Amino acid sequence: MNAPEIKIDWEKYSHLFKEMEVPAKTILLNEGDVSRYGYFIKKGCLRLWFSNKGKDMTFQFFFENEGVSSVESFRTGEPSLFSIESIEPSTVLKISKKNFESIFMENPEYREFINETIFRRLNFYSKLFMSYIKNTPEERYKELLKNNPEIIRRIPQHYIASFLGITSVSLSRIRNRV
Amino acid sequence: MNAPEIKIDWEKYSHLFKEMEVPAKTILLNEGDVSRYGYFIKKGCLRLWFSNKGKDMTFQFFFENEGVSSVESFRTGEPSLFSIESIEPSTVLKISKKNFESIFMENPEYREFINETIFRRLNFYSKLFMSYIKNTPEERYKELLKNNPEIIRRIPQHYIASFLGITSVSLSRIRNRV
DNA sequence: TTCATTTATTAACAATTGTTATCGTGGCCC
DNA sequence: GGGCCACGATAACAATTGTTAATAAATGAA
Repeated sequence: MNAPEIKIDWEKYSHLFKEMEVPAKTILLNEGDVSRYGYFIKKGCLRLWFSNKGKDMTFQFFFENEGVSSVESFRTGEPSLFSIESIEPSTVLKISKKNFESIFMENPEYREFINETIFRRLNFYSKLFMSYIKNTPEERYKELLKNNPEIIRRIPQHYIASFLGITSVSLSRIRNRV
Repeated sequence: MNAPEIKIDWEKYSHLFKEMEVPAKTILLNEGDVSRYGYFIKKGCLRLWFSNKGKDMTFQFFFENEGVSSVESFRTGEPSLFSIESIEPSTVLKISKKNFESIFMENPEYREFINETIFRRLNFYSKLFMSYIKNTPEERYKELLKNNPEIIRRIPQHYIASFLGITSVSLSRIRNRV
């Protein structure tokens, strides 16, 4: 999560980003569509989710100062496996794929920054996976409480439940006995 | 999993790899140690696992023609979060970090190959995570049967059980009712 | 404010999994 | 071959989770 941070002067490219105000529950990218934009959260929070047997499955949350995209779709041009949606009313900076790529054409150290980001995300998911096979839902909830209290504080419980791989009923019971 | 494959002529660098014969159940990297070597499987299979409350938690399997390392440890020099161990008697090609890096110094397109690999692995873990929150253990087992029959065929069941996030007793019951 | 919708809690019952222990088989090393 | 150990199946019981439904509280829009 905390690799040697590469400092990037995004200000220099602020003209390539477009600021957007989005209400709560606004879809920024639809599951099945091709991702053509990347987002940076100035204020608010977003979630990644996909539909499974008619149910919302949320599998990641993003807050202020984080970049969000459907990495694979943005990169390969294939349909996204999930949707990107705002939870709170949010302010995001939007950048087109073309402009995004132009930054890296000009500037190799920005490319290195992306590699860093990908490594960190790989690390994030592999640790998440490891925590799933070693911990019970209750233990994962306690882990969240300890390491990501912001998620508990700002995110509706039924989203957290699916992130933990359980039903909202079960999460409610867990909270009751913790 | 199947992005546009970059062709790499590893033969050219075969002198930097050292061939090793390893018996079954041989540790190639110990959890907590710093990874100084990368491995390529010529024959056999390996697993990644970590210890949790005295129990073996296996979270990935590798077979012929796959590269294996503790990515994060190899990259950052921090202790590995898991062990690398052979399951079957195996033949592996071993390369030191120094030699590995020298290939990329000489050759930028090899670096691109690594980025590809990291992207694919990110994709692998994120899909795995998604399958965990959307499927029951039984569904995940059926998915394995369908998409990775080799795992079912070659890997001892108690390793598969922990990979599925359940006990070997529960896996035995699932197999009984499928 | 009012009303509809979303969100969270609780209950009851079914289904699944965890835990512990026992047993049988097969492989492997001496 | 003999003996040890790894592996898998099964049983019994406890604990947890899923499912469905009803209810209450909070939120948001008109």
